[in-house]
Amino acid sequence: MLRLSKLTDYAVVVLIRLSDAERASGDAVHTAPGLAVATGVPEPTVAKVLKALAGAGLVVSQRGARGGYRLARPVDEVSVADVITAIDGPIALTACVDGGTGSCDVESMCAVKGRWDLVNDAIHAALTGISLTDMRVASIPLVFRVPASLSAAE
Amino acid sequence: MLRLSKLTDYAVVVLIRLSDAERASGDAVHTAPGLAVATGVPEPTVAKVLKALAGAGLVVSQRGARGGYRLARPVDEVSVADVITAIDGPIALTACVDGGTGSCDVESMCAVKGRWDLVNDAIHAALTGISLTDMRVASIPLVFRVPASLSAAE
DNA sequence: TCCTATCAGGACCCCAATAGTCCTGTTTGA
DNA sequence: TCAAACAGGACTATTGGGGTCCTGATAGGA
Repeated sequence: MLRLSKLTDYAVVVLIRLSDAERASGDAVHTAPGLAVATGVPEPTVAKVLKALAGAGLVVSQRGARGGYRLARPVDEVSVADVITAIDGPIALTACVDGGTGSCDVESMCAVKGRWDLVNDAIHAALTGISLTDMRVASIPLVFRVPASLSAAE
Repeated sequence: MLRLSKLTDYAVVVLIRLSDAERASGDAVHTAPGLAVATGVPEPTVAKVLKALAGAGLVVSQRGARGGYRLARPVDEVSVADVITAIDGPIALTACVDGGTGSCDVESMCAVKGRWDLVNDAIHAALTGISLTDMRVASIPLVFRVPASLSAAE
């Protein structure tokens, strides 16, 4: 279904939560267990997400006691495309787009060879244009957010 | 990786091939095995793809001896979004967007609840704007993409 | 009218990628 | 020196997709 991995979803949640926590507490560093509790996502999973985000440079890690994670840059400067790339790797809808030419065994008679990049570029542009700030539902308090009624769209 | 299923890729190939075949032969009905040979995609897989396309109304099936499939409407009126919807179901990046509200167990504290639809709409718009005609590589000679000997086998 | 070849439709199974967990090592502050 | 917290890896279970097979239906021919 053109699925996005759940890890990416979690990553967005964690990043926004991290942003809110920094503003609320003034404390720049927050731990993985703390974020896990705040978001409701299992702690090992949060740790895994944060590791990936740290590797991509979206967050900065501080090791040792009193360590934790902090945002590398404001959330409004982070696009959805950045998060997806950090968690899932480069955005590529089909193996044809990113992979080598040898990966597709029907390549020689593939009528659309080289054209998925058109679709790919369109999606990439769409995702780059949306920042994490856009993803945040600003009017509602973070914790215990009201579910249901919001999902009716489309 | 924001992966598109291979079936969708095959579907685009098959649809374009079907369009070419109809114009070339004048015969409106083409069989699944014939299209499989023409595209290089395994026959059962082509059959599966065609079934899904028929269910979505993109192609029309003709059962019985001398049966087969034909396009329900010209390929330039079919968007990539149509094909993806036919094969993979409704375009929904996350379970939050399409599914029921009960599917997400951290729903109550999900900071981005109801906002993936924004991303979803952007992608849907991008995909709707691309037709199968756009996906076709016009510059490559037909004979190279569709070997004459294979085409005659239908 | 019946038989048979042919093709669509549906069911099924296997594999691979992903999600999630756990363990050990390293680092740093108290 | 101890404890807290991240880093990195391996490991396992599960979901979904890819592919195959079988059954039912249809049309043409005898």
